[in-house]
Amino acid sequence: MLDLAVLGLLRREPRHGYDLKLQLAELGFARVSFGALYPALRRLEKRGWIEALRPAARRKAYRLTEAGRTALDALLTDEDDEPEADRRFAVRLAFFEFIPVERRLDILRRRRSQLVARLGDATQTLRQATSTDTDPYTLALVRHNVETIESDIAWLDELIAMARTDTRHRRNPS
Amino acid sequence: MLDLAVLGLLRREPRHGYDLKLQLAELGFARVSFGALYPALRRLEKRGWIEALRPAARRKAYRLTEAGRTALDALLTDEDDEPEADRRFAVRLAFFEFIPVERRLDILRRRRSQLVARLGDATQTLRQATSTDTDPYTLALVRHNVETIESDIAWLDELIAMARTDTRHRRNPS
DNA sequence: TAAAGCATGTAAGAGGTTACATGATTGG
DNA sequence: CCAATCATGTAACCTCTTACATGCTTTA
Repeated sequence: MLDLAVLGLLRREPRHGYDLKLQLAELGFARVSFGALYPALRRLEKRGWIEALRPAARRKAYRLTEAGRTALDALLTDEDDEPEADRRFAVRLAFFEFIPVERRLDILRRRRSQLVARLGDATQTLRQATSTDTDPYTLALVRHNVETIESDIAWLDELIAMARTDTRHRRNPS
Repeated sequence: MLDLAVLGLLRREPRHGYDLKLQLAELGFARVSFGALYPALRRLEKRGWIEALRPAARRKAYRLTEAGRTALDALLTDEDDEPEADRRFAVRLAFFEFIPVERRLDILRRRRSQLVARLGDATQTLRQATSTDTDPYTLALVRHNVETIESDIAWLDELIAMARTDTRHRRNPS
C-alpha cells in the first residue's frame, strides 16, 4: 500500500524520504510515520525497484528503476482484494495518469461491482437492524454506511463517464 | 481495534469465536480472519478481560469478566488517536449503548473537531490541486475526499442533536 | 549560539495476513 | 455416506507503531 504510493510518487520525479512523507500527507491518504517510510524505501531498494541517486548524501533521493516501473504498472492494474481495497483504489486513482486509457474503465468497473456487493451486504444489515429494535446510534451507523456506499457508487459513475469519454476520444480523435 | 469490537460484543452476551466472526461481519466493519480472531481471544483471556465458559467444549464461548468490563469502559471513552480513528469511532458508535449518556456528547464533539481539522487539510489540498494543472482523476479524488468529510460532519451533527435530546431528557424527565 | 526544524535511521513489540492442519456436525 | 459447513487453532511472514538515537541546517 505504502509501497504503491511511494512508487507512484517516484514515477513522477525523484524524491527523498522526508519529502515523500510530505507529499503523501498532501495526497490525503496515510499519515505515514518515518518508522514505516524508511524501512519501506529499504525494501523497495532491495527489490531493485528504486535506487538512490547519491547514497551518501544527507538527503537521499530515490529514483524509480525500470524494474520498478514494471512493478508499478502491475500493481496499478492487478486485482485489488480486500482488505485495503479502499485505500488501494484511492492510490490508484491518484496515479491514474500512469494507467493506459484502455485499462481505466476496467478498473473503475471492477471497483464499482465491489461497492455494489458491499451495498448489498450493508442493505441487508440495515434491513435486519430496522426490523429488530436496535440501539438508535447503531442504527444510525448502519444507515450511514449504506448512504456512504451509495454516494461512492454515484461518484464512481461520474468517473466512469469521464473514462468513457477519454476512451472514445482516443479511438475517434475527431 | 478488534479487541474493542470483541469486548463490546461479549458485553452483550457470551459468544464463541466463529459466532463472533459472523457478528463482526454483520456490523459492517472488518472482515476479520480467524488468524486474527483466535489470537485476539487468547490475548484478551491472558489479560483477564474475558474467560471461557467451558474451556474444553467444541464451541468455546467466552464471557466478559469484571476486569474486561472496566477495560471496555475505558476503551470506549478514551482519546481515539489516529490512525484507526475512523474504525474506532465506528466501533464506539456501535456500542454507544454502553457509554453513559453524559459522556456521549463529548465523544461526538471530539470526533467532530477531528473531522473539521481533516476538512481543513483536505480543502487546502483541493485548493492547491485546483490551482495547479492536476490530473482530472486525482482532482476528482481530492474533491470527493472533501465532500465525504463534509457529509460525515453533517451526519455527526445529527447524532449530536440526538445526544443532546437524550441528555436533556435525562436531566429533565418531564 | 541556541532552538526549531530537517533528515535518516534502528529496535521492540503489536497485530494482521495467508496458508496449513485438524476434526466434528449437519443435510441431502 | 459424502460434501459442505462449522469450529478451533498454529506458523511464517509482513508491515506498522512508538520510542529512541543521531546529527545537520536554518533562523532569530
